[in-house]
Amino acid sequence: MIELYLLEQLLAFSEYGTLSAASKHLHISQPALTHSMQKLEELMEVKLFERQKNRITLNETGKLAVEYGKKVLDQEKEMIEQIRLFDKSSRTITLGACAPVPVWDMVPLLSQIYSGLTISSEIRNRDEELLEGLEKNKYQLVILHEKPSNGEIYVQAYGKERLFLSVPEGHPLAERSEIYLSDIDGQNLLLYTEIGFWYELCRQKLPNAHFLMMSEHDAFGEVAGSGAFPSFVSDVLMRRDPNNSLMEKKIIPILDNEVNVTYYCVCRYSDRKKFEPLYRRLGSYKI
Amino acid sequence: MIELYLLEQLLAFSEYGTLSAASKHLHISQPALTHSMQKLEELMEVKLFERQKNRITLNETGKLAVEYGKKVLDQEKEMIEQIRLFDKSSRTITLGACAPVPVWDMVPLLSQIYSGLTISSEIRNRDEELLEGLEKNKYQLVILHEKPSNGEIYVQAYGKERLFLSVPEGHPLAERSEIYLSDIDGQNLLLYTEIGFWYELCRQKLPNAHFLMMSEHDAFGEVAGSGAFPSFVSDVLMRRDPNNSLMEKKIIPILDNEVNVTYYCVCRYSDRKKFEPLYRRLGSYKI
DNA sequence: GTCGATTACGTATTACGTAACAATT
DNA sequence: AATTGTTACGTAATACGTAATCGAC
Repeated sequence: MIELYLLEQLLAFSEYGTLSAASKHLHISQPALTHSMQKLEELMEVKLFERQKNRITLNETGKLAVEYGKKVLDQEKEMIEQIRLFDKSSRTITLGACAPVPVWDMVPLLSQIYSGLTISSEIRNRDEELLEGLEKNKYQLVILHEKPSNGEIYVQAYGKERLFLSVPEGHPLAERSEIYLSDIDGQNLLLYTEIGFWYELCRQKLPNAHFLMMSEHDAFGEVAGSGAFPSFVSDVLMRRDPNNSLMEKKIIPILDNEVNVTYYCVCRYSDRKKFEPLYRRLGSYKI
Repeated sequence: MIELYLLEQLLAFSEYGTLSAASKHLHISQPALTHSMQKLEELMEVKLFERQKNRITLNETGKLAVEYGKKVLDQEKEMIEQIRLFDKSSRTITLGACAPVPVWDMVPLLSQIYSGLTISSEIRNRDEELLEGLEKNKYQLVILHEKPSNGEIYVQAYGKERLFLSVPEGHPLAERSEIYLSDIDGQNLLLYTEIGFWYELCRQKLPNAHFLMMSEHDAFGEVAGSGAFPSFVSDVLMRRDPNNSLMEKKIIPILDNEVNVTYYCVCRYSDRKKFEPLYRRLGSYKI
């Protein structure tokens, strides 16, 4: 049997070209590498190197061994990763979401239904990244803003959100009764960080706007920014927090279709039984 | 990094159910296995076992680790096998053939064209097995009796062979001027061993015949068998060896289509340049 | 002189064995 | 009593380091 440390050393030699360079990166001595490569050839029962007096290079067989060695080591890494993920997933539910609002809904709900498990969540900008994470066991559950089609997954729409423009009184835009995003391209706009796909949407529809990024509980941001610049707010936020400072501002409907989103709760098809209690609750859920 | 001997020991435990049984099959002591499994959990940073006082079993994570461990070890075996095959193929050409006649043609031809390389050959009964061996680098060259379609291969027809029945003078069948194989089903028939697909053909078309198997240079066979029983001979054999003992027998054409075969010389498409000299010679070849 | 590879030899890690023990059947 | 797993401790294999040598640039 050929142990993996020998393959790792072979790959290092292949990468750095000489035994001495590879040995430095492996933090072992040069003679140790010489011995390892001799042992590798011995175990393979095959010549892997061409040796000149003070030069050693891979022959064709050696190059093939490097290719296969990469595969084997990759699979070992994959194994460890998957086993750790599986172990973690038996103790935690990791939620990936495209926006903050679904996280605020789901985390308490999950904590309640799966009271023995730890709930962790993160927000990503792109649905594709979330689906990839779902496939690779990084997430057990993801919230998307576009209905996915492919894959062995289980999907359920569970709520909507709509974006509005929030303009300070006295601002030139404050008199508008409705607006297109293109109308405010080029302006200074206040934006929260960690808003997932909304950020992508803003970048796409407002390529020339200047965004003042503000982390959610940034007191400075609230004081310095919110008085002067237009920002965004959603129907869900207003309903939940009706008497906040936003009330002193003008709320202007946005006419672009894209600001009207439906959220989809997605799990792997094989997990559908595990999440059946959740989906049942979501069925009667209205954001 | 998790070394492979740990995975091998995990698989042995999974297979034999207890540490002590596994340790016997691994030819190591029981405490050694205990330590290895503890080390494995340590390296994975994950619990793989449920431990009672004198009982240890895999938990769900452990079962997953077994699955992944199998994959990794299989790939390591595959790596060694492929590297050894590649090394061998740089020094030898291994021919797989469906019948003996093409071997007699090809081996001298290959020796002549590829004079630095060792030529080895073997005969297999089924074309599929030969194609599989070609794909898996077991053979660099195969001779088939049916034109293959699928795969990344390079094919050239190079010769034909036709089978006749050879009947001793005085045998009841000796007066026939032509015959179907079905006419001789149930008879005693003399057959050489190592005749590849011809044997499959006989078994299929003559399910009730009794075959007296005779290895090629079996003097006893020549004496005891050839005088009494019908056997087979081909046009190629008769042309090459016109004045042998077969001349004292009656040669009867067989009317079944299947006794008329064309041989196809096949290599991997990626090897077509290597075998171009061979294919050029085969182009003008007549068996 | 510097750099790279190999050989020789010593050292330190570690995988494994032996012995003893605890718990279950 | 026989079997199974763990702990403690010693041993032996081996991966690695240091020093020395040889060749190439």
